[in-house]
Amino acid sequence: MGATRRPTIKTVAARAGVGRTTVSRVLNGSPLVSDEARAAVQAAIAELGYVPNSVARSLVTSRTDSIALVVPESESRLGSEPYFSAVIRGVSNALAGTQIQLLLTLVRDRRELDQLTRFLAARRVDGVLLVSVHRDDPLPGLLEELGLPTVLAGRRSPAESLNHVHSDNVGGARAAVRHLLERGRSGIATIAGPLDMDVGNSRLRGWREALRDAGRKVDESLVEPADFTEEGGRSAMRALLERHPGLDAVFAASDVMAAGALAELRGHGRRVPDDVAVVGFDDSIVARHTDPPLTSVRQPVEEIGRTITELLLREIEAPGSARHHVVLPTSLVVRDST
Amino acid sequence: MGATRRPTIKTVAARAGVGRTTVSRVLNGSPLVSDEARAAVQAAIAELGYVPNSVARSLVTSRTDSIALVVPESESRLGSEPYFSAVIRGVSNALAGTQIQLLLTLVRDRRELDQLTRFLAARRVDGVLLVSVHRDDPLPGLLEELGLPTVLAGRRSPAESLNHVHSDNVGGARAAVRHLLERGRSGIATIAGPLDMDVGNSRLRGWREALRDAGRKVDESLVEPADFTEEGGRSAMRALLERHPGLDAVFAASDVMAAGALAELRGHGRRVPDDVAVVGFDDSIVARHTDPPLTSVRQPVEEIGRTITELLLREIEAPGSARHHVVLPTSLVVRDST
DNA sequence: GATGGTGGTGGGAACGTTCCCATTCGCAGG
DNA sequence: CCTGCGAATGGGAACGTTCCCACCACCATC
Repeated sequence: MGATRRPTIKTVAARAGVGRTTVSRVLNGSPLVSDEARAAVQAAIAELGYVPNSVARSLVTSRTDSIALVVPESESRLGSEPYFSAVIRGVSNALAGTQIQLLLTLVRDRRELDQLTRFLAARRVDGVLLVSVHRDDPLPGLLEELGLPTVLAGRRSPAESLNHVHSDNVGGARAAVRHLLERGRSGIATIAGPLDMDVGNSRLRGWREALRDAGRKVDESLVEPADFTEEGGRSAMRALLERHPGLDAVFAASDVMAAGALAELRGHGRRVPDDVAVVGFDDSIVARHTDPPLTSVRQPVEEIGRTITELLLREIEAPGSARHHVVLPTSLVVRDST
Repeated sequence: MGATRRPTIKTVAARAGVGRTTVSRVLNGSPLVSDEARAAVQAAIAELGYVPNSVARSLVTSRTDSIALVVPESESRLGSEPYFSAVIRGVSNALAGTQIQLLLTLVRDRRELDQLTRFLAARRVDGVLLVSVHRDDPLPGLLEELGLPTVLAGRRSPAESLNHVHSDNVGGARAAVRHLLERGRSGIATIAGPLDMDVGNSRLRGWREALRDAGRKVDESLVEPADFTEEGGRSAMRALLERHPGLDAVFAASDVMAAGALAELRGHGRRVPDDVAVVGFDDSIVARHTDPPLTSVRQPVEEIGRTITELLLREIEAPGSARHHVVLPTSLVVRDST
């Protein structure tokens, strides 16, 4: 009882008593088919349980009907950051109506980068979504060279030449710091993100601008960059406390780093928010469960995922149509840490 | 300056002064090629920047070199549960050495299920990883019917017929409850997972067995199932407190539900762990940041991801080789909630 | 009644591989 | 000197589609 081989378009054509081409036309919804022919073909398809071979189709159309979501990140992050899950959800939502499949590629080291390069050069996807880009990331340049439709979540620098989408990091950070100022805080430090990423720089810039707008002097020794991890947030907090024992507020560029800061503050006997107020960024699940719950800047991560996907689909449909740059709004969610 | 079309195997053959087949042999590492021919081909490949067209290859080999990770889950979960991220990381790790690509498919509703069904029937992947299976999930049966290599993370029931991997849910739950008993607690309730999932049932069974082993009477009104969400954990806790105002311990089948329970307990003025001790399951990032930090059952989620992938690759290589069933160990991480 | 457009149709070629088979060459063995 | 064999090679066919083009029948138009 060997499994009979899958029916092809020829089998269907024979069964329906029409030519190969007519079957193809029915499959692709061409209007140039008589009603009888269409009915016969559809009946044959149903009887045979025919499913088109998309590989064969790809070969001739040179479309793969799939896109890649590339996450060039040391493995530590995908775990700790709800960010990626939310992006994935947004992407998947945007793809739901289409026939397009999502490939997920984690790039952790040089070897995986080379492998991805070959993969992209072979055009095994129609387009690429790139998430969490670093300033000197080789991938965006490569994609530009290959001429593969690409959209970034984030950007290499404010002068980004590729299509990209990001949230209003500067505005969000400003709102956070303004909120701390309104609460009467005067010694406001910041745990910045990695400075080789635009997110890191932009949120830091927001901190600076808010202070400047309020007529405060900007003391650069109140800045301590970290790597978006909890442990990084902890040691940044430690360094800040050493330099400025009298600080009374911290703006952390991510919730996870803020959580690390909270732990460190507790270790030093500082009460939050009484002695030190803390604001995070992301408004992730972590923010709701820290002790005390974190005031945080909400960014619409899922919407970022949806938007980059929509832009990419448009770019695939009409390549080189236009450079798109979308900025999504943030909002401040106030909880008990301020 | 129109982009010159990609070189094919024919171009390479001409350039190297050999036949198509010889190039193919070099590409596939056949030993039946002379050293000179091989060198000439490799030179030509390098000069032309030739990259094999994997779609054409797929057409003839009928292998796609990709597998799908299917997450049949209402969208609320992928976000809140670090579980999925960890699985993905494990899968990606196991795939790192291979040429195999990972497709991520979220199945949220009937329409997406139909779409996936067609996709799988078209054999657009070589195998499928299925995560978070419900008892009456149609997908496992479909996959069995299609004869597509499949491995489950979790199982439909203890009698699962497909290859599957899961952690020792019963043992983990037993350890949690035993720990509560050792702490001198006597009114131990449980917020169970969904009872249409084996994880839910197994963890509940562990709760029952631990009580029985200790010679306690098992009071079924101390059981309240929920849906693995925070809000679900909250209302389950509320129901339990109503029925048993005197309970002094809760075992929740997930950290997220435990976090909901903590919030509800706080609302009722109960102190944790003084009045009520709480244990979670997963040892996710959430457990470390709740107030107080959660005692939790750790399960090796990343390893689950790695293992299901390894099994799947083996199954693809040698179909029907054997039914595999792997159980991975859990361990208890004690923090301040007990 | 020739002309020409138009809706419907089907066969051939092409997409870029791999696999099967036939062919060539050199060399050992009788 | 013929035979046989294995290593190296290349051409044809096949994989299952889509697209181009040719064709036919029909009807409207001049």
